[in-house]
Amino acid sequence: MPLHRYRSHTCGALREADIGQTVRLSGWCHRIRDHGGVLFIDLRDHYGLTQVVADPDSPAFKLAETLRAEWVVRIDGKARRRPAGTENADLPTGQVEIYIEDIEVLGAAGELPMPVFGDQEYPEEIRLKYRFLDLRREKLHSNIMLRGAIIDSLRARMKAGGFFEFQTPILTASSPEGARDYLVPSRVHPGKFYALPQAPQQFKQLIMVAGFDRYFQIAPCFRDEDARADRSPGEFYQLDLEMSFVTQQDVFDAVEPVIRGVFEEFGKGKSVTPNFPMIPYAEAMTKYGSDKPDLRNPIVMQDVSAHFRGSGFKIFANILANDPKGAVWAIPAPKGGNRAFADRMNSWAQGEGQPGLGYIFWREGEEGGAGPLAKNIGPERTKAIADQLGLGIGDACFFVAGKPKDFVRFAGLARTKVGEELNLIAQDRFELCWIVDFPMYEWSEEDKKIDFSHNPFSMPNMDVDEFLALDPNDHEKLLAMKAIQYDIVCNGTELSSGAIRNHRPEVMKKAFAIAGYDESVLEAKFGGMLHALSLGAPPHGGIAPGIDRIVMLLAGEENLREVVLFPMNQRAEDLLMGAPSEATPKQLKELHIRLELPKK
RNA sequence: GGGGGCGUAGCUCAGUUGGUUAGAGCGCUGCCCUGUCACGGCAGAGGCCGCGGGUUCGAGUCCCGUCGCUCCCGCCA
Repeated sequence: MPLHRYRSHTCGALREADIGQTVRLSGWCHRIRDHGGVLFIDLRDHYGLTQVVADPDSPAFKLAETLRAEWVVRIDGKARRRPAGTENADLPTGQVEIYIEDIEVLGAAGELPMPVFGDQEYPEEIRLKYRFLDLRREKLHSNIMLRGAIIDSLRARMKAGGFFEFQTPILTASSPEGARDYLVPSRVHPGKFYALPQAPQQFKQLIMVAGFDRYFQIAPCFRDEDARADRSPGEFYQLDLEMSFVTQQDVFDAVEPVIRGVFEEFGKGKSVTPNFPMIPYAEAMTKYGSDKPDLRNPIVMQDVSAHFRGSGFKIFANILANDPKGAVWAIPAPKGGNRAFADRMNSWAQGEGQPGLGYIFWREGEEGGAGPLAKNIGPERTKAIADQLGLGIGDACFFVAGKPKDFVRFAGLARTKVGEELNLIAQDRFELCWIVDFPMYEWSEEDKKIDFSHNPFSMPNMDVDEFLALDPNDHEKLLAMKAIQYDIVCNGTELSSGAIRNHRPEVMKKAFAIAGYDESVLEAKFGGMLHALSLGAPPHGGIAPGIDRIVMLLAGEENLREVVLFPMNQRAEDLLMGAPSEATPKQLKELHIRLELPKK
């Protein structure tokens, strides 16, 4: 039987049982070792690596000597057993090699801007510009395959849970709240624009109003905001889902097994939280200084204001005396009880723009506590602090003071920093939790008014009649009320955000009125949705886990670019495709657009 | 928009207090090598030290500006 044009086997297929066969392989020259008299090539394709070998007796020897890294070649030859002692136990194909009888160059390669072989790190700019080379490399190649497998698994789990997959529009209308939109000019309607969806939020709610009951989608989302390591510029994917006739607990019961399931399936043996604890937002902020706490870090902060009120440490005592909202929080640092560590943390804090970081540490012979702060408040107060926090000899504690809302972000950073510095963060687990009871509203310092804390689609967690009767000027009550909104957090990364939606038009109008939005604004921006809700809308809710972040955690990566096929750089440019790019005058004319570029 | 880090050979990096002709590894070119799997050995080519200005007898090194990449803050329903 004639051989296939390109291959009889893949580069990962051959085993001892194939010895003696004439085979044909095609792939990339991964690594070439030329010994003069004998020449080895590791031939690589998607499936693996096979060693092919030539010596001067081979008719292809002369050609083999001209091959270079990353050339694509077809190799014909005989599969044979490697000589005793030269097997490679690290390769599945390591028992065999191909003796080359014929070579065809299918695609030559010039000098490479970055090698495919090895695990040397390269700058982002080169990696992104030559993404196709980077993707040949083992790590990235396997990350992308992992991504595909995770998405398959998510999809299968959702279908098994009775969810059905829908597609929603990409060209749609601008959304009233949230991030900056990507706009697409309309040719047919001069001066008007489509927006790319920041999430299929309104569509999935409309799907519920349309009676489909359980929706999901591997949904692309577009937001024109600046990037972070865990926030792709431009676009990202969510496992978007929505359910009708559900309470918060029903959503949790549907989603938690899916998330836990993929973490267990792809977590490479790392432990996964068996039941996600529910942590109220306010508790997360006071204990961990963050609404996305890393629960692998055992440090729990505590309020220790009482021990500093009227104490000899005037800075803290004055804060507490002069500001009714003032507080002192403690960040315990077990086993951190030495001056070098305390000083290092203090300089770190100064580098973060803080005046410093107060500390006490306890060491042998100084049971009363050491450090300037301990001296100022005296041994009794120092002991009381140690007792409250359960600290003793060998431990330390750091303190932040002021208004909690001003220092909480820094306190959370300090908690993380202490955990990292003292190696307290367990690396072998995925710690997941629900954050619940988010505030419905917050005070906008910029606009000097009450505004939605997260999004305007959430149902207030309050009796409807009571909510409708709320006084928009009762700021204290408004700022204290919660929305039925929740997040999933894993190892300090926010994985998803969801809510039971506000499906009652009168509640929606009231919610917007409280935030100072006139009913006409609501009608103009949100009219379609509002009408849908007034023509028989079921109670519904959902959530949208971020797929890129899930894959990032499961791949053990710290940057989303490592799990996205063709990512953009931090300035939202695609260096490979050259996007964004200028439009031609003809295109602009058709779109009725005249450019007014910033002066340079 | 703001702050930190980085920018030296195709790539990864070193480069002392400012002082001769700017170095190493990988890659590339040539030669040698019959069992390697990060093969080995010899020789060679390859530099606007991001760019512009300044200080100096002399700048990769110090100062100012600027550009690029990145991390963070702002921003992110």
